[in-house]
Amino acid sequence: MRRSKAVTLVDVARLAGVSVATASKALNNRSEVREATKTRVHEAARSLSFEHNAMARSLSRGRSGTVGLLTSDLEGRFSLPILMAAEDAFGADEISVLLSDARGDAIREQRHVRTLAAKQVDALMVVGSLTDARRSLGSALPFPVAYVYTPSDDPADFSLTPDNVQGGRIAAEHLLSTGRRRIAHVRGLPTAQAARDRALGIDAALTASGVPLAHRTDYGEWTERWGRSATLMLLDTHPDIDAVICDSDQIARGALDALHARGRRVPTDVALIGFDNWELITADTNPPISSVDMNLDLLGRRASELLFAAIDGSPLPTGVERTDCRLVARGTTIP
Amino acid sequence: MRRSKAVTLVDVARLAGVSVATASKALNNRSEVREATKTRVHEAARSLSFEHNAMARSLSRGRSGTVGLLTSDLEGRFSLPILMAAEDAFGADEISVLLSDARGDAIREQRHVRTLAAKQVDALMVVGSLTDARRSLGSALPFPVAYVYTPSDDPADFSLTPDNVQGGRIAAEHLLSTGRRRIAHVRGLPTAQAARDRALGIDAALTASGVPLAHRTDYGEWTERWGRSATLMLLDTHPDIDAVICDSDQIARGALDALHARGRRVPTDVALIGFDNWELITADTNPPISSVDMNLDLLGRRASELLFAAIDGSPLPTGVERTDCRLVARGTTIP
DNA sequence: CTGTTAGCGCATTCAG
DNA sequence: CTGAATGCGCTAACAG
Repeated sequence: MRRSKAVTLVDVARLAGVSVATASKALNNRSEVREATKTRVHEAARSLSFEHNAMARSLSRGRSGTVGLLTSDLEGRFSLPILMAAEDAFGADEISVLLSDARGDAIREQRHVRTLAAKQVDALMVVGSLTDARRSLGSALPFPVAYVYTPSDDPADFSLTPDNVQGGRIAAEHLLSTGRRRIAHVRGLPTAQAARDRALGIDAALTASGVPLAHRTDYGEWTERWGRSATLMLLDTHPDIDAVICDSDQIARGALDALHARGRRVPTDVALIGFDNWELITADTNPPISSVDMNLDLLGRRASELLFAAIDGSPLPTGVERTDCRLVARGTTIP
Repeated sequence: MRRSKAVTLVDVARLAGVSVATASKALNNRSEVREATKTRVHEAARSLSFEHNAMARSLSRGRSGTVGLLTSDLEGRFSLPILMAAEDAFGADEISVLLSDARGDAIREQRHVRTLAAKQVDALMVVGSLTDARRSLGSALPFPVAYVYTPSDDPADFSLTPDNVQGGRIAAEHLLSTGRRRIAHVRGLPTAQAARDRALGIDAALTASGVPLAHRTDYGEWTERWGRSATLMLLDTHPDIDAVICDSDQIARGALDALHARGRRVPTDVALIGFDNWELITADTNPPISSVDMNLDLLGRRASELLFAAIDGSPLPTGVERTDCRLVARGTTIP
């Protein structure tokens, strides 16, 4: 019935001349084993290149050493940095990541959650690509759950999301501090929470400085195309603006094209700032685009640490925790 | 010692009034169980909302229902589509994906492989971001391994990679078929296998048509900046070119900028085609950029299917299998 | 068709 | 400090 010739604890114990029990303790570095036998066992294990069978170990320990990572869209640019940070953070603690992409489908998501539960994940991280709240998975899950980027709508859950109000504020403050006074805001989809929050932050900063907002687009989209057309219109209706805040780097890139097309010098005549700090978009333009970074890697790392602690017993916080954004100044705002 | 109140097969069996063995068979839909008891067991399971413990099941079955996905750079744009396709394909077969990102570090990769082995993955998919061959993980692994995108240097391994020679050929053929005769090739990094293969394909197509290549850059990079500067130089030295093949969409995007800056109409005066079909880059320009798609999703799906079959016993092929690229014609080559 | 009996590989009492 | 015994939850023979 022995399926494979994989070396097991029995083999190690035999070679070391001890019982499996002792071998187990030795390999787990338990204190109640004499140093001498401990090294003997370790050597035996090494010479057989023994590797613990994680399934068996988990079964008896009641812990799988695995966390689930449930994402709604891997394609998007938000899940990935979070996922990477999490994989990194957990990896350091010898925890593996079980990845599931629900493709934005609730049915599929439910199925995945059940599978993850069956696989006995020790914790679950739910990552979305919008900062609008999502339906909670419920509190009946037998492991801690953290909602990252996209918060849960249940205040009893723990959510971790960027503070876009603060993000909007630092964008505006940066422009104000570099002397801009005619600031326009080209929005992303206005129904999106991120766009609304940033508008709030921008308004707060401007109000605090007694500077009125020059213009805000009524409508918005997250595309470069929209950034281009919106900025062209903006330059027609408000030719005197000296700064534009765009709700994403893609929008900002379109805006930059438009500014150039209209002969505005950037940043001399008009400053420009985006959101996301997506290097692919911002770094290779002329000049490179300043942007607000949502610190997604930090988000992922913090979520991982809290989940790790939760696995170890210290309960997860409750409610929504917001993390600061960070301004990355580049050529479109500073010469 | 019972750690949690999780419902087990024992509970289900008791409620259904059968033995655990029968309950197990019933839930696994084995034929040697009477229909009546089968449904009775199923009902019991449902009413207790029983969920199999995957660890226990795997331990006794000798299969974990999990495959490892080892990537060297998640950030890049090549791993992700493959990963998504794999996650998708395996998901349909109730197999979960254990994700590990080695960050291009060989030491870390070794550690991850050991961890995955300890977790008893049923198969492993190794994904890279270059088509240059990589060192094999060796043939001693106790599960089937597929190298995807980046092939292994050991012909005994199974590798699946895009056919960039064919990709180069269809790019050139497309331009020829639309009447172009002065075709230039702006390369990516010339030491990269992908760039070399495409050059071969382009040359083959042109030779077959008796059309000489107008120019090929000596040097190359995978950046937009390079596309811009290379194309500007190209227009100076070869003002009469009527088509440009770029080794990536980013390069092509830079090239498009340069063409516009020099007042060339695209595609009327000069046609343009890139590689990768990265919608983010190609879809939103004016006009949208034609591109060669490497069918990465297909690559991921096929690898998954073969691995799945390998788990079921039919051995993996050996050597390198190349999959066709596909031309996506957009505004830069057809009006 | 159903139940009994053995493990899967390891960690953990609890005696020695 | 060490080892024999027990169980984690489930599946796989093998008898009935």
